Amino acid sequence: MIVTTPARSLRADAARNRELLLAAAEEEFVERGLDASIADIARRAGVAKATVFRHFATKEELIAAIVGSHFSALTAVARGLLESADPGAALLEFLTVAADGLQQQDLTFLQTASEGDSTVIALRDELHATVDSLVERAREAGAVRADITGTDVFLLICAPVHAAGFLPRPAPDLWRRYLGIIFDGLRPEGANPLPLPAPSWS
Amino acid sequence: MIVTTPARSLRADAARNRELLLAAAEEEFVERGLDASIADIARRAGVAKATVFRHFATKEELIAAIVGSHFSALTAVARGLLESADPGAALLEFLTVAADGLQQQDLTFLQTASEGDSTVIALRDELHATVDSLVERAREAGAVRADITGTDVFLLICAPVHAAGFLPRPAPDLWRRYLGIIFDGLRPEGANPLPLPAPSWS
DNA sequence: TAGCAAGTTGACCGACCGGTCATCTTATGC
DNA sequence: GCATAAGATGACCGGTCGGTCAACTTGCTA
Repeated sequence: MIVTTPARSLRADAARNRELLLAAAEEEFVERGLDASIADIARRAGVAKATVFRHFATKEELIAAIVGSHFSALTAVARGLLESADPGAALLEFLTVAADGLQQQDLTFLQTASEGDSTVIALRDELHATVDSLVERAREAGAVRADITGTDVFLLICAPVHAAGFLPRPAPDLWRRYLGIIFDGLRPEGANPLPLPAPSWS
Repeated sequence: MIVTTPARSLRADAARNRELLLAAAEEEFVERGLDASIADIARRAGVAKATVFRHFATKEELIAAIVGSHFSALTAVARGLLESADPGAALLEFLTVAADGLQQQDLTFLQTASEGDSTVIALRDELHATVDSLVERAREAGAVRADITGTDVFLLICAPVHAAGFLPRPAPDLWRRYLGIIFDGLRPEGANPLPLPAPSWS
């Protein structure tokens, strides 16, 4: 799932441990948020703590690696959708994929990681620019209001996930409902609103 | 600003320190999030660390006191708006006040505090019920879609603030823009959309 | 104004954190 | 199969955290 370009031909065990570490860190950060400890991540990956620091000099660097891979994956999705024949549907599709990927993710995670690390900032800006194009096409097609910008959409991506996450035990697809509501808010008047999924929380 | 019912006639200095502590804690949590330390809070209030623990047995208890006061303040606002002649405008007004109060607030703050402490849960449920009534009136007045529930609105309150907070240096009223977008998503088709504030971020 | 309970304080505790280092292990090129 | 450099490891460090405690100070009351 996590695709990273290895800096320079790693030894076989090192390469394996690096992947193990990234996977374990991802899970641990999802479960515990930004406060997940390096020791726990190492334990989950089945390696010693010092091994983590051999691969990632600081905790921030580890976080940046994960966040960066998320950003570039989303950029790839957005790029693909730029070819779509229906720009409005393409935008909705992108929002759905993005929100789905963000699910359960501690969002302050992405936030703090986006500041400071220049590589991550570059990847984020690349994603931002691609979303801009996606929104522009949707706007030209009349699928969103004229005054909606790419930044608006970029910022609103996580809103539905966050809203749904506020419930102690939210239905697993509640975020789709809120994504629908927000997407409707982006549409020009007169356009057909989405049929919302039923409110299925308990 | 913070109104709490003192358990039993505190000594004058103790009562003063308690208020100083609550104010300092509020500021510190806003600035540093959930990770703000008791020592920093004590320093800000001008008292020793041990004094904090005399007033609040644990950090969680201090957090619960703050969050609880926020919830009850919002409930009071919502109750007042139940008397309003225009249910749709009343709902929008409530959302605006709630989002404004949430601004700069670390939202995981409210989230984690809402779990575990029974007093806070009770206050939250009370707010939830009041918002339910507010939404029901708006729905009957045709100001929101028929399928929108109080829970929907309750959960979506923080979405605009969160979205705006994602930017490194957001314009101070960017959240109003996103509140407008989301509110539009709640409205039945045919109703007039809000004129959105201009996207004034830099 | 004297006595005392209520309140305050700084020193202290154990746990845990991110990060380091000297030493041991192992994959790999010859 | 061996030399060696890349990698792994556990013990360890300084710092910070939430929380405790015995000793001290202060507001209240009779």
